[in-house]
Amino acid sequence: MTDQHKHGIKTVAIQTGLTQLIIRAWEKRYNVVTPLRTETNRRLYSDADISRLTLLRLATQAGHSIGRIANLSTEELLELIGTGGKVAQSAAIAKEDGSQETSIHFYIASCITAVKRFEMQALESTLFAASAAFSQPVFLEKLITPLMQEIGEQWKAGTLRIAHEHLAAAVVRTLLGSICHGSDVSAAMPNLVVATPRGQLHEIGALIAGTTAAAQGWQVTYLGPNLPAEEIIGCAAQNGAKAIGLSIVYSTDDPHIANELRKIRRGIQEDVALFVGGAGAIAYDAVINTIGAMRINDMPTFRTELENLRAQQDGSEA
Amino acid sequence: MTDQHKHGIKTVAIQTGLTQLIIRAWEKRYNVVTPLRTETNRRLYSDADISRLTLLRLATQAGHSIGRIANLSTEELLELIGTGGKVAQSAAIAKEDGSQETSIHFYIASCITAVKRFEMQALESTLFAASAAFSQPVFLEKLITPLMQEIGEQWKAGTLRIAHEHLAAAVVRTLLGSICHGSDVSAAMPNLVVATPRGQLHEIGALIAGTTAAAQGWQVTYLGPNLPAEEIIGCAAQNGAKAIGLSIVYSTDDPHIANELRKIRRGIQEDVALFVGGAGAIAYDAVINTIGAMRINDMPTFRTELENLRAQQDGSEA
DNA sequence: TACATATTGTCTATATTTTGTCAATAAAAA
DNA sequence: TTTTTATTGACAAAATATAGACAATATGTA
Repeated sequence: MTDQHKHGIKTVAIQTGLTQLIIRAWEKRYNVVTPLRTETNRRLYSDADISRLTLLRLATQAGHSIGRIANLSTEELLELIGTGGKVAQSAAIAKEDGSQETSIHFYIASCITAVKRFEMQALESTLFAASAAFSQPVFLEKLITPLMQEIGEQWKAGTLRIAHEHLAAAVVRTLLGSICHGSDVSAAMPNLVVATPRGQLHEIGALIAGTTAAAQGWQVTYLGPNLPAEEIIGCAAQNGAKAIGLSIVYSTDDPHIANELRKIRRGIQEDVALFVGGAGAIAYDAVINTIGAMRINDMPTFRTELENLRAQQDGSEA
Repeated sequence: MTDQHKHGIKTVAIQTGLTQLIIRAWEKRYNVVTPLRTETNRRLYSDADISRLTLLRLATQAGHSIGRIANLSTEELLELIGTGGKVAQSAAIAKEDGSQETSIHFYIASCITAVKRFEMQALESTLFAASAAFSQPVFLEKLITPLMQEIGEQWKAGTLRIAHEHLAAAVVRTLLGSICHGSDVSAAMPNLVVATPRGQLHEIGALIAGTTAAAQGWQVTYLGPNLPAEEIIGCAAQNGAKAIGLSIVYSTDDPHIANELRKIRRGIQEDVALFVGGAGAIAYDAVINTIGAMRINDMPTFRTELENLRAQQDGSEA
């Protein structure tokens, strides 16, 4: 069954997600693997070689330079990446153009595979690698958002279960929380309160908003999901918040939500901006317009609005 | 065990939240860390370096200038951050009785203060410092648990609002998620599925359980809060889980919960253990006993049970 | 207060190392 | 023949290291 050495370099390249060029370069320079050769000098890789090369790819994409990790043992590599022995052995990577797009699709596919198998740590390491590989906006908007959307759709389609979605949300939740370093306290940064209205239990959107704002220098007060209007108002008041960000995912036209939005707008100062975003926000467009809040369609818009708001405040203070 | 020095500056920058520029500047000017070098002069940081740099970031962001704190020991940094600058008090008093008790009390007090003021960063820093200062069981059971309890009580008493509780939960959530990395890689570890039954939205207890189990070598599949019975069953089945951990906080004797518990027990294999913990679990004692689940009163018990279960499995396999 | 000094994050410029990629050539396989 | 692989050498982009400088604060002193 297991003819120990049997894979040609083409197969290995596809399975590991590396190019033949890279595989050969790594072998020549760092001896990362030592494949057998046929009588005619063709490389023959073992399964172990493939998994080792995959680990090396994950590690390098996580920010480790190949030269430093090339001679680590497989166990050390596993520890470095943090996977519990299971590797996101995802399908082929069609790296024909080598563009960011393709690469992102590969990451998303890897993540979905890990989610399907309930492999938390594989998901975690893949996402961590991606977060190191891309800029924060790209990571959030081109990877995390589509990933969660895809999972949601596969759930509706019956391909994935709620449990899968929960697992993914938990991992993403942790990652977003930990890459969201705030800035100096001393610096007089404007404050943004982020939450999800009562009844809205999904917090990933809110976290993305919070992370984005924090990256722009805002001081973010993150209150998480499912918060009543009075609480949001109270927090914003005590904090002297300059803006409030709400994320709505479910598009049920729950009248409660509309009421909550109205209540919030009434409860806060005139000059406090109120942003409402998320896939479900569009259902409340009427209310949002009426009360003078602003619906956020995409993250670039959100960033621009935040920027404007801060510039405006800086101006009025100077 | 772990190769002490292995992180490149890029990784360190990501993990500490500092820029490479700052890391190098701090090293050149104040020798905050002294990383090893490769033959070609590249810096190699240890885990201790990363944690020290993170502490320094937290301290500087809290208003301390780097020049003054650069040569503090890690312990001094911990106290500086953890207790909001009341170094003398805390140190003195803690030294008096020599126990952790007093020190922990200070940490909790600092946390509560931060929560009251909606100061996320202060809370985050304090908790991070505490997590570095104490062992994981102590941190979880003597600090996190009492802290969340205290917040809950102050909420009932009207001293704190829901928003405060949510903020604290969000910060704790992130921290617990990020310290919950699995440890041993090579060993084939039993799997524990952790979740919160449908209707239970508080996940901190579940996270504590998951973190504890992970520290004991279990491979934890964390599904988060509010999960229907069928989903938990399905995940456990697909995973070949050896145990399921549920956390119940609300003590409303919701009949749904009892049904969910029964459904789960019926749905999983005979030899899969079912643990039910949390402050609200006691209300369902009758059901738990009937179906042959085990109610967990405290974390030591939980640890012991996990240990037994694993020993038992190892025995049966050998 | 006003001035001088020190601190500190950030930037520039330059050198070196690292690493992915490519071109040319040859050999083997299809 | 055409395609794939191997080898070598080279190149360019990216990452890192170092030194110096600058501007905005912070601090101390007259």
